[in-house]
Amino acid sequence: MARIKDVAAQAGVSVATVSRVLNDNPAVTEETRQRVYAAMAALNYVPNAVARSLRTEATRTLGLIIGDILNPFFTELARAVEDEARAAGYTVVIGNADERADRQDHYVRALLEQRVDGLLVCPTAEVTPLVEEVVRGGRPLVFLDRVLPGLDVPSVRADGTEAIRELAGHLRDLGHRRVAFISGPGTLSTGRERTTAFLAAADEAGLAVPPEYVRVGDFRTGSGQALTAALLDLPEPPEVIFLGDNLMALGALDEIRERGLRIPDDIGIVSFDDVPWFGHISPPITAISQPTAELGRRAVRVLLDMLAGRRAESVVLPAHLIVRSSCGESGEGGECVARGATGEAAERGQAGTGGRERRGRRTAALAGEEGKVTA
Amino acid sequence: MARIKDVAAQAGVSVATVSRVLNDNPAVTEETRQRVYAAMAALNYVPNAVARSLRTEATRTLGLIIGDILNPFFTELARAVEDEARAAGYTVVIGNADERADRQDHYVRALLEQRVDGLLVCPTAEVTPLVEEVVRGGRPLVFLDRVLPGLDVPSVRADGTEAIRELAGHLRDLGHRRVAFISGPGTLSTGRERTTAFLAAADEAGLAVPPEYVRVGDFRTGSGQALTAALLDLPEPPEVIFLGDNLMALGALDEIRERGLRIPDDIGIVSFDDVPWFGHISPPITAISQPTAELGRRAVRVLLDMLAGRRAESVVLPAHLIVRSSCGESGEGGECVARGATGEAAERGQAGTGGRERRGRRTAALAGEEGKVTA
DNA sequence: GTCCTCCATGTAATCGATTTCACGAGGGTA
DNA sequence: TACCCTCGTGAAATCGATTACATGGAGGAC
Repeated sequence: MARIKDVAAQAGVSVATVSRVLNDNPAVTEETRQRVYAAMAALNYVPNAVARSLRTEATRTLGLIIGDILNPFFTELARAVEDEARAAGYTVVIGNADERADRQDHYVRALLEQRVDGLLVCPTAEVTPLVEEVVRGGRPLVFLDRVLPGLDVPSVRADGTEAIRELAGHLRDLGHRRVAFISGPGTLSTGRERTTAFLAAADEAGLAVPPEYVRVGDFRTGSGQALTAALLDLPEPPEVIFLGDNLMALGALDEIRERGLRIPDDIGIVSFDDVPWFGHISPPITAISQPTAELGRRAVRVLLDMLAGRRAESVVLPAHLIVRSSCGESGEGGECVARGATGEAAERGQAGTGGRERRGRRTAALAGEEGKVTA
Repeated sequence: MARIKDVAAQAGVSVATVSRVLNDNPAVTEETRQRVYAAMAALNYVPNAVARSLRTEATRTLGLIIGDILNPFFTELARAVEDEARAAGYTVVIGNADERADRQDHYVRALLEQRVDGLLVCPTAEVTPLVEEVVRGGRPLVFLDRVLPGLDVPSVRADGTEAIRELAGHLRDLGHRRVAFISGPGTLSTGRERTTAFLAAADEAGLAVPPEYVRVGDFRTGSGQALTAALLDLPEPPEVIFLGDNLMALGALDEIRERGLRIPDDIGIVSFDDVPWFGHISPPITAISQPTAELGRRAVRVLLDMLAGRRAESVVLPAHLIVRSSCGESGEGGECVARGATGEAAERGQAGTGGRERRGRRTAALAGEEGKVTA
């Protein structure tokens, strides 16, 4: 493979001049520049980023560690991160932690060895020694989606509190009184928050939530199915089950289908986390949608701020209730689509889902102040 | 950040010795080794992979360029590639071409600059000059899922011919006579192959396929919906629509739901590409499943073969028909599950889908000879 | 004509590892 | 005692770029 030295020889200049051409240094005459370009083309020269990085101490690469690459939420997040980073001239290396602390650490270490310029991490439950060391070492780091307690690290995440409150009101307005919640692990910040928010919202809306209506899952399909089964087997089963994430909702659908129950007539379903196909099936699933792509983009910007030595501020964006038909909503009518085709669905590059989605009042109103900044 | 020189000073040895410890060179006494380890721990030393790569001319990194990161097929592929590569001590850098030739080239170039040891590419339609140059330059390259004509590059892909033939027989046995196909772009090898296979299989099964029953989509949701609409509007609409990939199936579901039609009573649906949720909705969608994870693993092994200087052979794996209930199949009974819980579904880390899936006879028989090797 | 300035270009040090070769201590053999 | 091997370790070259500093020629001011 041709090196800068070969290009220099071919063009009859020094390596310094070739380097200047590579870096768009204006102190090169147009004529020399052209000669160098010609030499590069003739030799199929591809600059060696490894050598450049060694010298410049910068790789123009960001590391992203996600929870589970098979979860569509993280996929969408990764895509947005990649888009935003590429626009800024950065490459992204993705690590899939598979929700395991040891895998997470494996990637943190590998990415540090590769000398990525900064790290975006969706942390697993634990504060591992390696992560602590990264923080202590002052390396640019941003938490995404989830946060770890006790560490002074900027974070970018969604807050579902308001959307969950709205959901509780929505269910009450539909006449439901018995609503159950299958939450995520208490070890994840997202799991804890959603549970707290649900209990408060249910209380406020006057919904009864006996202890047996709150179950703890693990954000995976199997627990969604098993816990749904347990709820359906109760002497007084709930009218609606609220699943703490999209994978557990998958499991719930499975259990409901296997029992031959109909949605929403026999049992209502809501999912935290909206995924593309929720709007395409029959009936479409009512869900709380996180501004996933925006989270990814914001996280990159926060990290780039840190890299530029600017002050990095944590970001919290509101989640939104997307009303569809899985809780007994009437098919049509009602106040329609606040941001319709320009909203999340369009962001995902899909055709609209037929205009039947409604965003509730509260969140629609909030849309204007999306992205309030916190300390 | 501590360098090898600092570790050497701290341990009272030379940099050469530290390097030997890093590389598990046996010519170091146990006592020295321990001193070096202690020094590394004291300084929080993280070896600099950039410097190492410059010297060794190897990055232990593979590049993977996928068609569309929002398509679950590619997500699963990426995951499998990553798993297999990590097991072999390699890191994977993923590039999302978004089905655009310019994006593909952007990543090919970026990955070459990063000096990845090898490339796995799911090529877009065109043979770009850059790709040609990579081939001519003899850099390790493997095509995955799709192939480009006229280039002598090993490939790893699935062949749906047999599964499509089986599907045609299955539909005929269910009493269907009018089956339509929405294919992928003729510019992609996967699009062409599926169309050819469908026409041959329909003919063999005695299904009538008038020209207006074959439509050309673009592997995206919108075209699936629009072309489904066109088929449903025909004077004599088909009884079953076979979608060429999972995203177009999403669009078809959308159109069917909007029209208030029922599956399978009003219209039957089959999808090429099985995705996790097809088995979890009502009714579960009959689909042709590719051995996605195995494709990814095989591709890595072929690439590693090339890196090791071994002869690299292309691999073709058969796709399988997964019979569910979206074409009017009777709910239960029939010969059941050939590989059930140990098959693809389990591979994806999901709970089984209730044991209602059936694999047809032909593919079940083929399972034994999966992975025949071609030149 | 001399001197100074400016500017395009070249020379060489540098980044942090790996690796070749040399060296010296210790032990075995003659 | 002299010689040779073995073995652990160190000194220094090297990978391919960037960049501070040096250089030399053209052109303007006096």
